[in-house]
Amino acid sequence: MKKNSFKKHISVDCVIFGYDESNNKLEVLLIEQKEPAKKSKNAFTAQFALPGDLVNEDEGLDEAAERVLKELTHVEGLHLRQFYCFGDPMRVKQEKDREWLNLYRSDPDARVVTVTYYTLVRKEMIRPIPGSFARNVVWKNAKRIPPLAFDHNAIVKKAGEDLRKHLDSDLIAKELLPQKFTLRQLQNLYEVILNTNFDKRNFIKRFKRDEVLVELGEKQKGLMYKPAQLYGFKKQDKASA
Amino acid sequence: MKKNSFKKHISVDCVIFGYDESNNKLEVLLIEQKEPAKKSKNAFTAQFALPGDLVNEDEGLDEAAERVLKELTHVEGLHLRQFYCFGDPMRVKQEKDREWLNLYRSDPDARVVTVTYYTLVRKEMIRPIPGSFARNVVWKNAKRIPPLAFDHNAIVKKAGEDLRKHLDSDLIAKELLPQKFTLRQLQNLYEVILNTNFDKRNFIKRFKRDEVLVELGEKQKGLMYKPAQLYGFKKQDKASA
DNA sequence: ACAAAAGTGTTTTAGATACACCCATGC
DNA sequence: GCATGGGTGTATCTAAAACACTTTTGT
Repeated sequence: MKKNSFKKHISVDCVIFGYDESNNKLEVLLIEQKEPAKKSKNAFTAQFALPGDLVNEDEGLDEAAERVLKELTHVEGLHLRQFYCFGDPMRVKQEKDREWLNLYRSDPDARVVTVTYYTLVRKEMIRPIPGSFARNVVWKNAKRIPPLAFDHNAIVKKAGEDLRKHLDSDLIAKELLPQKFTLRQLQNLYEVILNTNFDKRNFIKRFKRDEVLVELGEKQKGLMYKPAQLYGFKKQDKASA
Repeated sequence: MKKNSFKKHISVDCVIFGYDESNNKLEVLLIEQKEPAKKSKNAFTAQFALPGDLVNEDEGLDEAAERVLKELTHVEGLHLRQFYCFGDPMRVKQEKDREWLNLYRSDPDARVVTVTYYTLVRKEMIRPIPGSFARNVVWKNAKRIPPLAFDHNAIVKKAGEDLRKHLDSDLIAKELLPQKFTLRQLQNLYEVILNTNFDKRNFIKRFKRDEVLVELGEKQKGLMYKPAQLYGFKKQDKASA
């Protein structure tokens, strides 16, 4: 009875939403699967996939997700949110995924259940570096995700739904704006995530009422139009309902 | 490389909320662990635990949860909702759980990640039957859960939070009322789950506005006070946002 | 006639939405 | 002085909350 048969069966996958402020796009970080060093008989057709990895025997799930994130982005301390566990017995048995499994898994036939997380980052804060499985790292518009390996399209879809559902309550926006930001920046962010447009007067009322913003008394500089007031988030204590 | 090393590592656990209409209590179904047939040296101290089981090699997660539920309650077709995956490497390594693991697990030291589900049933609809691991099956008030095996207390807690969060949107209440019910029954249900009191006029307005109820034109009979109108839920189509 | 729970409407408050003009800056 | 986005207030609508009395039945 092999002790660490564990390691073959549980993985984590991370849906990393990157906010590109300059053109107000929400993107998802994908890796492009690496082809084998020596070419095999069958042409290896690289697919895009979510960053993820098998969970180590002595490693917590959250911990594993953080590790994957850190290896890829060299960013730590981001709020990762577990949102679902995908465990269809067939999820790693599709023909399209055979080759990659044969190349990179010690037991390519093993059933794998994956626990999924999402997080949000400012795109320009990270310079992702392809890890061992990845040839390349790419950002793709969250609205136009290409076909992915395994069941990763379903994972991305569910991550988006969960993100939209929890955006307000989690105040995730903090992670996605610079320390000092304008109201317009805040609004742009919400608009792209929720895929709507708000009236700016109404939009701001919420934040004013909830008293989560602090006016910093500084203004933007060097613009060719009227500079905006800069705001920050109030520090808030942990206490909650 | 043993093929079905899978089976040791993933389990499902079910938090089955039972609604006891007669005294308006919300309870949780627990099993009492079975002691070994022949007494071992160390006294076996039975604990309460959530119903759950290892997931079979060829079995989906939802499917496994349904199996557990069915074996225990002989009820099928209930809406089970996956709400979290618990995977702390130490979650099955506590001393208190050693004995039971030794008795019932082929590999008692294996790390196990558990995928958790909750569901709601009318208590009187089911007559739970202890399965192979269980000596007994008991209902415990959801507000006063005794110490449980493994990390099951944390699981129950999270299930409750998730239930309260999703009660409205999922219209879970359907499962918990008889086909024909009074407005008071509906309100009692919501009150016990959300642990609040509503004004009955305001409470009803929501349902009237959303048009989810149908007045059946029948009344209760044989009461010693004014009989109430009976209602049913409108059938609703799958279409949604 | 009494006990018990059903049934019913209006007022107030708060949050959400709709809407349009002037302002500060760099060029 | 013009182009660009910043900044601001009011009116309306809708949802939520507060609140009390009359009705129907069995005994």
